[in-house]
Amino acid sequence: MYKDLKQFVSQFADLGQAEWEAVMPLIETRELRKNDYFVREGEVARYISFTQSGYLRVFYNHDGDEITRDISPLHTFVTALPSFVSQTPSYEIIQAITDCELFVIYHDNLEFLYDSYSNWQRVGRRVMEEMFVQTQSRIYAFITQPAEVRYKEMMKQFPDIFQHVPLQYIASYLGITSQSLSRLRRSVQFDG
Amino acid sequence: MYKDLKQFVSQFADLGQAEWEAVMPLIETRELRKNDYFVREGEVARYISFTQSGYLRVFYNHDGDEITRDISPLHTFVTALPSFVSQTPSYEIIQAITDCELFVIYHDNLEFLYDSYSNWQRVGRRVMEEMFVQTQSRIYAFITQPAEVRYKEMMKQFPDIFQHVPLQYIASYLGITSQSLSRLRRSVQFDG
DNA sequence: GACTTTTTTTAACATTTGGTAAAAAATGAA
DNA sequence: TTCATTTTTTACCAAATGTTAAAAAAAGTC
Repeated sequence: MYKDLKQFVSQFADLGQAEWEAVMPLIETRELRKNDYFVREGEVARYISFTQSGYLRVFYNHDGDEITRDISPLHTFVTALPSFVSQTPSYEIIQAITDCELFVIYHDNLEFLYDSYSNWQRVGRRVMEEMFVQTQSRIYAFITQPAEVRYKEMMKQFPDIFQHVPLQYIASYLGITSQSLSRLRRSVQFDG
Repeated sequence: MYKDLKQFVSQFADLGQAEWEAVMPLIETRELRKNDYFVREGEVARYISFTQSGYLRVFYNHDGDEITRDISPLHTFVTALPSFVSQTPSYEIIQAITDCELFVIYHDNLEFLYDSYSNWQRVGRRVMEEMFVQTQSRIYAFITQPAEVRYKEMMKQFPDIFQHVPLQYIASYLGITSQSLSRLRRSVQFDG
Protein backbone atom coordinates (compact mmCIF):
# COMPACT_ATOMS: atom_id res chain seq x y z
CA MET A 1 0.00 0.00 0.00
CA TYR A 2 1.20 3.53 -0.87
CA LYS A 3 4.18 2.00 -2.64
CA ASP A 4 4.27 4.62 -5.40
CA LEU A 5 3.65 7.45 -2.96
CA LYS A 6 6.47 6.25 -0.72
CA GLN A 7 8.80 5.97 -3.64
CA PHE A 8 7.93 9.45 -4.87
CA VAL A 9 8.37 11.06 -1.47
CA SER A 10 11.63 9.25 -0.73
CA GLN A 11 13.27 11.28 -3.50
CA PHE A 12 13.05 14.26 -1.21
CA ALA A 13 13.65 13.09 2.33
CA ASP A 14 14.39 9.95 4.30
CA LEU A 15 11.28 9.48 6.36
CA GLY A 16 11.22 7.19 9.37
CA GLN A 17 8.52 4.92 10.70
CA ALA A 18 7.10 7.70 12.85
CA GLU A 19 6.59 10.05 9.91
CA TRP A 20 4.76 7.38 7.92
CA GLU A 21 2.59 6.39 10.82
CA ALA A 22 1.65 10.03 11.24
CA VAL A 23 0.56 10.46 7.65
CA MET A 24 -1.34 7.21 7.18
CA PRO A 25 -4.47 8.20 9.09
CA LEU A 26 -4.59 11.50 7.20
CA ILE A 27 -4.70 9.91 3.76
CA GLU A 28 -8.07 9.19 2.20
CA THR A 29 -8.68 7.26 -0.98
CA ARG A 30 -10.90 8.94 -3.51
CA GLU A 31 -12.14 7.50 -6.79
CA LEU A 32 -13.22 9.63 -9.70
CA ARG A 33 -15.02 8.57 -12.84
CA LYS A 34 -13.99 10.05 -16.14
CA ASN A 35 -15.19 13.67 -16.38
CA ASP A 36 -15.81 13.96 -12.62
CA TYR A 37 -14.50 17.14 -11.07
CA PHE A 38 -11.83 17.16 -8.40
CA VAL A 39 -12.00 20.97 -8.02
CA ARG A 40 -14.74 23.12 -9.50
CA GLU A 41 -14.38 26.77 -10.48
CA GLY A 42 -15.03 29.06 -7.51
CA GLU A 43 -14.64 26.21 -5.02
CA VAL A 44 -11.79 26.13 -2.49
CA ALA A 45 -9.26 23.37 -3.17
CA ARG A 46 -9.42 21.73 0.22
CA TYR A 47 -7.09 18.84 -0.53
CA ILE A 48 -4.01 17.89 -2.41
CA SER A 49 -3.99 14.64 -4.31
CA PHE A 50 -1.46 12.00 -5.24
CA THR A 51 -2.43 10.26 -8.47
CA GLN A 52 -2.34 6.52 -7.93
CA SER A 53 -3.92 5.78 -11.29
CA GLY A 54 -5.55 7.76 -14.10
CA TYR A 55 -5.10 11.25 -15.49
CA LEU A 56 -6.24 14.59 -14.16
CA ARG A 57 -6.32 17.84 -16.06
CA VAL A 58 -5.82 21.25 -14.43
CA PHE A 59 -7.25 24.05 -16.54
CA TYR A 60 -8.96 27.41 -16.43
CA ASN A 61 -11.45 29.29 -18.53
CA HIS A 62 -10.22 32.19 -20.58
CA ASP A 63 -12.60 34.00 -22.96
CA GLY A 64 -14.60 30.84 -23.48
CA ASP A 65 -11.51 28.74 -24.12
CA GLU A 66 -10.14 26.19 -21.70
CA ILE A 67 -6.41 26.64 -21.07
CA THR A 68 -4.74 23.49 -19.79
CA ARG A 69 -2.16 24.30 -17.15
CA ASP A 70 -1.21 20.74 -16.43
CA ILE A 71 -1.96 17.17 -17.33
CA SER A 72 -0.90 15.18 -14.30
CA PRO A 73 1.57 12.45 -14.99
CA LEU A 74 1.00 9.39 -12.83
CA HIS A 75 2.35 9.35 -9.30
CA THR A 76 2.71 13.03 -8.63
CA PHE A 77 0.94 15.55 -6.46
CA VAL A 78 -1.84 17.60 -7.99
CA THR A 79 -3.94 20.42 -6.66
CA ALA A 80 -5.17 23.86 -7.66
CA LEU A 81 -2.21 25.39 -5.91
CA PRO A 82 -3.14 29.09 -5.81
CA SER A 83 -6.40 28.12 -4.14
CA PHE A 84 -4.91 25.42 -1.96
CA VAL A 85 -2.13 27.50 -0.42
CA SER A 86 -4.39 30.46 0.34
CA GLN A 87 -7.64 28.50 0.85
CA THR A 88 -9.50 30.93 -1.39
CA PRO A 89 -11.85 30.17 -4.30
CA SER A 90 -10.16 28.53 -7.25
CA TYR A 91 -10.08 29.81 -10.81
CA GLU A 92 -8.36 26.58 -11.74
CA ILE A 93 -10.56 23.59 -12.43
CA ILE A 94 -9.43 19.99 -12.01
CA GLN A 95 -11.22 17.24 -13.86
CA ALA A 96 -10.63 13.53 -14.38
CA ILE A 97 -9.71 12.71 -17.97
CA THR A 98 -9.92 8.99 -17.22
CA ASP A 99 -11.16 7.03 -14.24
CA CYS A 100 -8.82 7.87 -11.38
CA GLU A 101 -7.76 6.55 -8.02
CA LEU A 102 -6.41 9.30 -5.82
CA PHE A 103 -4.87 9.57 -2.38
CA VAL A 104 -5.93 12.87 -0.88
CA ILE A 105 -4.92 14.87 2.18
CA TYR A 106 -6.89 17.80 3.50
CA HIS A 107 -5.19 21.17 3.65
CA ASP A 108 -5.49 21.49 7.40
CA ASN A 109 -4.17 18.00 7.99
CA LEU A 110 -1.22 18.72 5.75
CA GLU A 111 -0.45 21.92 7.63
CA PHE A 112 -0.67 19.97 10.85
CA LEU A 113 1.69 17.38 9.43
CA TYR A 114 4.10 20.07 8.27
CA ASP A 115 4.14 21.72 11.68
CA SER A 116 4.50 18.44 13.56
CA TYR A 117 7.19 16.83 11.43
CA SER A 118 10.04 18.94 10.18
CA ASN A 119 10.82 16.19 7.68
CA TRP A 120 7.40 16.49 6.10
CA GLN A 121 7.83 20.24 5.91
CA ARG A 122 11.06 19.46 4.11
CA VAL A 123 9.25 17.20 1.66
CA GLY A 124 6.79 19.99 0.97
CA ARG A 125 9.60 22.43 0.32
CA ARG A 126 11.53 20.06 -1.90
CA VAL A 127 8.45 19.15 -3.94
CA MET A 128 7.74 22.83 -4.52
CA GLU A 129 11.34 23.48 -5.51
CA GLU A 130 11.17 20.74 -8.12
CA MET A 131 7.84 21.95 -9.42
CA PHE A 132 9.25 25.44 -9.74
CA VAL A 133 12.27 24.22 -11.68
CA GLN A 134 10.05 22.15 -13.99
CA THR A 135 7.83 25.13 -14.61
CA GLN A 136 10.86 27.21 -15.49
CA SER A 137 11.85 24.66 -18.13
CA ARG A 138 8.39 24.97 -19.56
CA ILE A 139 8.83 28.74 -19.93
CA TYR A 140 12.24 28.09 -21.43
CA ALA A 141 10.57 25.83 -23.99
CA PHE A 142 7.97 28.47 -24.81
CA ILE A 143 10.66 31.05 -25.47
CA THR A 144 13.22 28.98 -27.33
CA GLN A 145 11.29 26.26 -29.15
CA PRO A 146 8.57 26.35 -31.79
CA ALA A 147 5.39 24.42 -31.14
CA GLU A 148 6.51 21.48 -33.26
CA VAL A 149 9.56 20.87 -31.07
CA ARG A 150 7.52 21.25 -27.89
CA TYR A 151 5.09 18.67 -29.26
CA LYS A 152 7.83 16.19 -30.13
CA GLU A 153 9.42 16.61 -26.69
CA MET A 154 6.07 15.93 -25.07
CA MET A 155 5.66 12.77 -27.12
CA LYS A 156 9.08 11.62 -26.01
CA GLN A 157 8.58 12.44 -22.35
CA PHE A 158 4.97 11.29 -21.92
CA PRO A 159 4.24 8.87 -24.77
CA ASP A 160 1.40 7.20 -22.91
CA ILE A 161 -0.52 10.43 -22.40
CA PHE A 162 -1.52 10.51 -26.06
CA GLN A 163 -3.51 7.32 -25.66
CA HIS A 164 -5.63 8.82 -22.93
CA VAL A 165 -5.84 12.56 -23.39
CA PRO A 166 -7.89 14.34 -26.09
CA LEU A 167 -5.69 16.30 -28.48
CA GLN A 168 -7.42 19.59 -27.79
CA TYR A 169 -6.17 19.47 -24.20
CA ILE A 170 -2.65 18.73 -25.34
CA ALA A 171 -2.86 21.63 -27.80
CA SER A 172 -3.75 24.13 -25.11
CA TYR A 173 -1.04 22.73 -22.84
CA LEU A 174 1.41 23.38 -25.68
CA GLY A 175 -0.01 26.87 -26.02
CA ILE A 176 -1.50 26.46 -29.51
CA THR A 177 -4.93 25.88 -31.03
CA SER A 178 -6.11 22.38 -31.88
CA GLN A 179 -6.07 23.40 -35.55
CA SER A 180 -2.39 24.24 -35.30
CA LEU A 181 -1.66 20.98 -33.51
CA SER A 182 -3.47 19.09 -36.20
CA ARG A 183 -1.49 20.79 -38.96
CA LEU A 184 1.73 20.20 -37.07
CA ARG A 185 0.98 16.51 -36.56
CA ARG A 186 0.44 16.08 -40.26
CA SER A 187 3.78 17.64 -41.15
CA VAL A 188 5.56 15.55 -38.50
CA GLN A 189 3.94 12.45 -39.94
CA PHE A 190 5.39 13.13 -43.39
CA ASP A 191 8.90 14.38 -42.74
CA GLY A 192 9.51 12.60 -39.44
CA MET B 1 18.99 46.43 9.68
CA TYR B 2 17.37 43.70 7.57
CA LYS B 3 14.13 45.66 7.67
CA ASP B 4 13.09 44.72 4.12
CA LEU B 5 14.17 41.13 4.58
CA LYS B 6 12.17 40.85 7.77
CA GLN B 7 9.14 42.34 6.14
CA PHE B 8 9.40 40.00 3.17
CA VAL B 9 9.79 36.91 5.31
CA SER B 10 7.01 37.84 7.70
CA GLN B 11 4.52 37.32 4.87
CA PHE B 12 5.16 33.62 5.23
CA ALA B 13 5.63 32.86 8.91
CA ASP B 14 5.70 34.56 12.27
CA LEU B 15 9.28 34.21 13.35
CA GLY B 16 10.34 34.73 16.94
CA GLN B 17 13.45 36.25 18.43
CA ALA B 18 15.21 32.89 18.44
CA GLU B 19 14.73 32.33 14.73
CA TRP B 20 16.11 35.76 13.89
CA GLU B 21 19.07 35.36 16.18
CA ALA B 22 19.82 32.07 14.48
CA VAL B 23 19.84 33.54 11.01
CA MET B 24 21.78 36.75 11.71
CA PRO B 25 25.24 35.17 11.93
CA LEU B 26 24.58 33.26 8.71
CA ILE B 27 23.86 36.34 6.63
CA GLU B 28 26.71 37.99 4.77
CA THR B 29 26.55 41.26 2.94
CA ARG B 30 27.86 41.25 -0.58
CA GLU B 31 28.24 44.19 -2.92
CA LEU B 32 28.32 43.87 -6.67
CA ARG B 33 29.23 46.47 -9.23
CA LYS B 34 27.23 46.74 -12.40
CA ASN B 35 28.06 43.79 -14.71
CA ASP B 36 29.67 41.75 -11.92
CA TYR B 37 28.63 38.12 -11.85
CA PHE B 38 26.82 36.57 -8.94
CA VAL B 39 26.81 33.11 -10.53
CA ARG B 40 28.88 32.18 -13.57
CA GLU B 41 28.00 29.46 -16.08
CA GLY B 42 29.27 26.07 -14.93
CA GLU B 43 29.79 27.29 -11.39
CA VAL B 44 27.75 25.88 -8.48
CA ALA B 45 25.33 28.41 -6.98
CA ARG B 46 26.55 28.18 -3.42
CA TYR B 47 24.32 30.87 -1.98
CA ILE B 48 20.92 32.39 -2.21
CA SER B 49 20.59 36.14 -2.18
CA PHE B 50 18.11 38.69 -0.94
CA THR B 51 18.27 41.87 -3.01
CA GLN B 52 18.61 44.83 -0.69
CA SER B 53 19.24 47.26 -3.55
CA GLY B 54 19.88 47.04 -7.28
CA TYR B 55 18.80 44.68 -10.02
CA LEU B 56 20.03 41.20 -10.88
CA ARG B 57 19.36 39.34 -14.08
CA VAL B 58 19.09 35.54 -14.28
CA PHE B 59 19.69 34.25 -17.79
CA TYR B 60 21.13 31.42 -19.84
CA ASN B 61 22.82 31.04 -23.18
CA HIS B 62 20.86 29.44 -25.97
CA ASP B 63 22.35 29.23 -29.46
CA GLY B 64 24.37 32.37 -28.86
CA ASP B 65 21.37 34.26 -27.51
CA GLU B 66 20.89 35.15 -23.89
CA ILE B 67 17.46 34.17 -22.58
CA THR B 68 16.42 36.15 -19.52
CA ARG B 69 14.62 33.95 -17.02
CA ASP B 70 14.15 36.61 -14.44
CA ILE B 71 14.87 40.20 -13.61
CA SER B 72 14.83 40.35 -9.83
CA PRO B 73 12.48 42.89 -8.40
CA LEU B 74 13.83 44.51 -5.25
CA HIS B 75 13.50 42.70 -1.94
CA THR B 76 13.09 39.14 -3.11
CA PHE B 77 15.22 36.03 -3.05
CA VAL B 78 17.31 35.23 -6.09
CA THR B 79 19.50 32.28 -6.94
CA ALA B 80 20.14 29.88 -9.80
CA LEU B 81 17.68 27.47 -8.31
CA PRO B 82 18.34 24.28 -10.31
CA SER B 83 22.00 24.56 -9.34
CA PHE B 84 21.36 25.71 -5.80
CA VAL B 85 18.99 22.92 -4.78
CA SER B 86 21.15 20.16 -6.24
CA GLN B 87 24.54 21.86 -5.75
CA THR B 88 25.52 21.01 -9.30
CA PRO B 89 27.04 23.28 -11.98
CA SER B 90 24.72 26.02 -13.13
CA TYR B 91 23.58 26.67 -16.67
CA GLU B 92 21.90 29.79 -15.38
CA ILE B 93 24.02 32.89 -15.08
CA ILE B 94 23.30 35.72 -12.65
CA GLN B 95 24.71 39.15 -13.30
CA ALA B 96 24.25 42.57 -11.75
CA ILE B 97 22.44 44.99 -14.05
CA THR B 98 23.11 47.85 -11.66
CA ASP B 99 25.26 48.17 -8.57
CA CYS B 100 23.75 45.86 -5.97
CA GLU B 101 23.76 45.28 -2.28
CA LEU B 102 22.88 41.70 -1.44
CA PHE B 103 22.34 39.66 1.67
CA VAL B 104 23.54 36.15 1.01
CA ILE B 105 23.27 32.82 2.81
CA TYR B 106 25.32 29.79 1.92
CA HIS B 107 23.48 26.66 0.85
CA ASP B 108 24.78 24.55 3.71
CA ASN B 109 23.93 27.19 6.27
CA LEU B 110 20.43 27.45 4.88
CA GLU B 111 19.97 23.70 5.06
CA PHE B 112 21.20 23.82 8.63
CA LEU B 113 18.74 26.60 9.35
CA TYR B 114 15.91 24.64 7.73
CA ASP B 115 16.69 21.54 9.75
CA SER B 116 17.11 23.42 13.02
CA TYR B 117 14.07 25.68 12.80
CA SER B 118 10.83 24.25 11.51
CA ASN B 119 9.61 27.80 11.00
CA TRP B 120 12.43 28.58 8.61
CA GLN B 121 11.69 25.39 6.74
CA ARG B 122 8.14 26.70 6.51
CA VAL B 123 9.37 29.99 5.10
CA GLY B 124 11.33 28.09 2.48
CA ARG B 125 8.28 26.09 1.52
CA ARG B 126 5.99 29.09 1.36
CA VAL B 127 8.45 31.11 -0.71
CA MET B 128 8.69 28.26 -3.19
CA GLU B 129 4.92 27.92 -3.35
CA GLU B 130 4.57 31.60 -4.19
CA MET B 131 7.32 31.43 -6.77
CA PHE B 132 5.61 28.46 -8.38
CA VAL B 133 2.29 30.25 -8.54
CA GLN B 134 3.93 33.34 -10.04
CA THR B 135 5.68 31.23 -12.64
CA GLN B 136 2.38 29.63 -13.56
CA SER B 137 0.90 33.07 -14.22
CA ARG B 138 3.80 33.76 -16.50
CA ILE B 139 3.02 30.64 -18.52
CA TYR B 140 -0.61 31.67 -18.54
CA ALA B 141 0.45 35.01 -20.01
CA PHE B 142 2.53 33.30 -22.69
CA ILE B 143 -0.42 31.17 -23.75
CA THR B 144 -3.22 33.70 -23.61
CA GLN B 145 -1.65 37.07 -24.31
CA PRO B 146 0.25 38.47 -27.28
CA ALA B 147 3.61 40.11 -26.63
CA GLU B 148 2.12 43.60 -26.65
CA VAL B 149 -0.18 42.81 -23.73
CA ARG B 150 2.63 41.09 -21.82
CA TYR B 151 4.75 44.21 -22.32
CA LYS B 152 2.04 46.55 -21.10
CA GLU B 153 1.43 44.38 -18.04
CA MET B 154 5.13 44.45 -17.25
CA MET B 155 5.17 48.24 -17.50
CA LYS B 156 2.26 48.40 -15.10
CA GLN B 157 3.70 45.94 -12.60
CA PHE B 158 7.35 47.01 -12.65
CA PRO B 159 7.44 50.57 -14.00
CA ASP B 160 10.80 51.34 -12.41
CA ILE B 161 12.56 48.42 -14.08
CA PHE B 162 12.52 50.22 -17.41
CA GLN B 163 14.75 52.94 -16.05
CA HIS B 164 17.43 50.46 -15.09
CA VAL B 165 17.26 47.47 -17.38
CA PRO B 166 18.36 47.41 -21.05
CA LEU B 167 15.46 46.72 -23.39
CA GLN B 168 17.08 43.66 -24.90
CA TYR B 169 16.87 41.90 -21.55
CA ILE B 170 13.24 42.84 -21.18
CA ALA B 171 12.58 41.56 -24.69
CA SER B 172 13.99 38.12 -23.97
CA TYR B 173 12.11 38.01 -20.67
CA LEU B 174 8.95 38.67 -22.67
CA GLY B 175 9.99 35.91 -25.05
CA ILE B 176 10.51 38.11 -28.12
CA THR B 177 13.42 39.65 -30.00
CA SER B 178 14.55 43.19 -29.29
CA GLN B 179 13.43 44.12 -32.82
CA SER B 180 9.92 42.96 -32.04
CA LEU B 181 9.92 44.84 -28.76
CA SER B 182 11.04 47.95 -30.54
CA ARG B 183 8.27 47.66 -33.14
CA LEU B 184 5.75 46.99 -30.45
CA ARG B 185 6.82 49.99 -28.39
CA ARG B 186 6.34 52.22 -31.37
CA SER B 187 2.82 51.02 -32.01
CA VAL B 188 1.95 51.36 -28.31
CA GLN B 189 3.29 54.90 -28.40
CA PHE B 190 0.92 55.84 -31.24
CA ASP B 191 -2.34 54.10 -30.42
CA GLY B 192 -1.91 54.01 -26.63
C1' DG C 1 -27.55 0.19 -35.89
C1' DA C 2 -29.12 5.01 -36.38
C1' DC C 3 -28.75 9.37 -34.65
C1' DT C 4 -26.64 13.13 -32.11
C1' DT C 5 -22.79 15.30 -30.25
C1' DT C 6 -18.00 16.00 -29.79
C1' DT C 7 -13.44 15.91 -31.55
C1' DT C 8 -10.18 16.19 -35.16
C1' DT C 9 -8.81 17.57 -39.59
C1' DT C 10 -8.54 20.51 -43.65
C1' DA C 11 -8.41 24.83 -46.09
C1' DA C 12 -7.88 29.80 -47.14
C1' DC C 13 -6.57 33.93 -45.38
C1' DA C 14 -4.97 37.22 -41.60
C1' DT C 15 -1.88 38.40 -37.95
C1' DT C 16 2.04 38.04 -35.16
C1' DT C 17 6.65 37.37 -34.65
C1' DG C 18 11.27 36.09 -36.42
C1' DG C 19 15.49 36.77 -39.39
C1' DT C 20 18.59 39.60 -41.79
C1' DA C 21 20.66 43.82 -42.60
C1' DA C 22 21.63 48.35 -41.82
C1' DA C 23 20.99 52.97 -39.82
C1' DA C 24 20.48 55.74 -35.75
C1' DA C 25 21.11 56.54 -31.02
C1' DA C 26 23.26 55.86 -26.75
C1' DT C 27 27.05 54.51 -24.02
C1' DG C 28 31.78 53.83 -22.72
C1' DA C 29 36.79 54.63 -23.15
C1' DA C 30 40.92 57.10 -24.32
C1' DT D 1 35.81 65.80 -27.14
C1' DT D 2 36.53 62.00 -30.31
C1' DC D 3 36.38 57.41 -31.43
C1' DA D 4 34.86 52.71 -30.77
C1' DT D 5 31.43 49.77 -29.04
C1' DT D 6 26.94 48.53 -27.70
C1' DT D 7 22.08 49.13 -27.84
C1' DT D 8 17.94 50.43 -30.07
C1' DT D 9 15.30 51.30 -34.03
C1' DT D 10 13.75 50.71 -38.80
C1' DA D 11 12.59 48.16 -42.92
C1' DC D 12 11.60 44.22 -45.71
C1' DC D 13 10.59 39.61 -46.30
C1' DA D 14 9.86 34.81 -44.36
C1' DA D 15 7.94 31.62 -41.11
C1' DA D 16 4.83 30.30 -37.49
C1' DT D 17 0.52 30.45 -35.60
C1' DG D 18 -4.28 32.27 -35.25
C1' DT D 19 -9.10 32.83 -37.17
C1' DT D 20 -13.02 31.38 -39.45
C1' DA D 21 -15.62 27.98 -41.60
C1' DA D 22 -16.68 23.58 -42.90
C1' DA D 23 -15.94 18.63 -43.63
C1' DA D 24 -14.56 14.23 -41.76
C1' DA D 25 -13.99 11.15 -38.11
C1' DA D 26 -14.84 9.44 -33.64
C1' DA D 27 -17.43 8.83 -29.56
C1' DG D 28 -21.55 8.67 -26.94
C1' DT D 29 -26.68 7.64 -26.61
C1' DC D 30 -31.00 5.60 -27.38
